[in-house]
Amino acid sequence: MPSEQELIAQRLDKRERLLAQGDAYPARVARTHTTAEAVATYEAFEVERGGPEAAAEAIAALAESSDPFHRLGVTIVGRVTAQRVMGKAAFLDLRDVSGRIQLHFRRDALPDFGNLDLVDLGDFLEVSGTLFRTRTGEVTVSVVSWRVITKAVRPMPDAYHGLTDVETRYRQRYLDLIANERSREIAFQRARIVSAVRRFFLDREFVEVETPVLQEEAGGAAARPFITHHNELNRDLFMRISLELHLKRLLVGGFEKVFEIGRVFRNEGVSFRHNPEFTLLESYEAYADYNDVARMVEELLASVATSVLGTPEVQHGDHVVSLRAPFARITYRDALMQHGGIDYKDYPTTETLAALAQQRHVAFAPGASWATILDALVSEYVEPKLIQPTFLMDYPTALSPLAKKKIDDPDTVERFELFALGFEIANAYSELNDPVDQRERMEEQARKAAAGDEEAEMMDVDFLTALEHGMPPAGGLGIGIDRLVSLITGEHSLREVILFPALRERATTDTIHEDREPTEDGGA
RNA sequence: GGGCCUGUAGCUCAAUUGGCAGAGCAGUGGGCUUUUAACCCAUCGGUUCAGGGUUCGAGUCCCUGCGGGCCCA
Repeated sequence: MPSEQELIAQRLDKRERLLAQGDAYPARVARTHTTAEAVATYEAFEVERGGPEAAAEAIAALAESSDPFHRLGVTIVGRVTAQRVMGKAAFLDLRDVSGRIQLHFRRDALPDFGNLDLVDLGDFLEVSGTLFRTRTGEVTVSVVSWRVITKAVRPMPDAYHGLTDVETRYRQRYLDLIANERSREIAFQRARIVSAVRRFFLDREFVEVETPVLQEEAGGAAARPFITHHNELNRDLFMRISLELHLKRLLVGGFEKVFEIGRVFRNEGVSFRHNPEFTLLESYEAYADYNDVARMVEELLASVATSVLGTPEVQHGDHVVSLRAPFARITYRDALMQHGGIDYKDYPTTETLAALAQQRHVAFAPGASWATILDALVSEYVEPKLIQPTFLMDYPTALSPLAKKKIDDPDTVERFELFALGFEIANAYSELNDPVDQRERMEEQARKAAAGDEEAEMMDVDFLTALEHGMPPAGGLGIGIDRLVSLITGEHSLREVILFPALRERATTDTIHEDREPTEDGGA
């Protein structure tokens, strides 16, 4: 009978029996210690008493007095992750966010010992008791009183084998987090990385802002947007694909250092290296150029990795990636010459470049622009070679409609991308602030869009108006936070560093709708 | 978009050339007062992803679809 439905029915029955005795879902608990604090408390007591044996003797000697263990008394809460029951005694493992502690229940000390029958793996308990160390050396709570504070009615994944089914790990991430230590680590590391990035910018007196997700034009990057609809305005809006154009408006408005960490949305493929929504950091600093930005990025990555990992070196399979400054720098053109033997200036037209790509068997979409084909060549020959962090400097103007041209070479812009492990990590420019040049380049993008290029950038007239009011020279930066987390944690797949990655639709997980109980409508 | 792999109990995994769908954990009942992957005895549990086909007989072979993974673009 223990099909999944039967396992659930058994637990629902236990829930009812607990509710008949009181509450199985109290709103308040009285935690005094996390599990880690409780263990530390006992270890400190041992040090104070001169060792584990002396501590145990002290406890034994005091056992008859009225309030023997006030210093060792704890109330802890957490989830039951293991049960070892032996008739008249039981050991349970309780886990909270700080760690794990063992509980010892004794029938002769607990009138409600029998209620342990109603406890399953996955339930949450509140227990009060005193700390001691078992014969086998584990700090343990000798339970004086306890209660269920949440009854779980579905079975947990296997406590020992964990949860390995990748699909379940992604679709029901909470189970992955319960079962797999590594998944918890990654999630917390990600949080530390984002905090460290934010602190880095705040320490440098950047101002953090929030700009619109819903936009009339989705600009600032070459990507297909999601389209949504505003009913009241009766018009379609775009989900943002970058943060760039609004942050630059703030430079026009007088901000000098500004940044945003925000979700952007790109209507593209779903894979281990692409998620349709991802977290982007962008920063803009007036009176800085892309060389200043490059130096800042070196400091940023080294300091974030060091604060999270304790070292700027990250193990990735066979590679050790060193995020110690300075990073290698090579120009885009030199890199393609060095790794592909191609000087793109020898192929100035779409036709000649397309012929070359075909001859080299480098695929590109039919009707692709010169810039797109060039990018395909760089993706093929250069990017996979860039394992250690490397700045690829000075991009072709045609690829970079928002970057400032080099003064002595209008075909090239002051732009770099940072690569590591063959991944693009960062993208930065000396920002284009000449409104006439910017308008011409946007018009060029508009022509490509009209010709069918779905990734051409949209014309943003309001942004151009802002630029015409004057934007100071500035260095701008974009960093894909998910890829940065992937780089620093050593995880290859973005799906490991995104808690809830996008997946194809699947039949929804059924919830419990038994007519065994009338539903009670809770007001919000 | 292409290639390869994959889907079996709540979880982790078996199942010989096509021959009665199994084990461990979890659950249930019993025993056990310092265990820790607790242990011992007993026991329950299956739309083998879905649909079709071949066959006396399909988890296994074939086709289609769905989900997932890896590699390539």
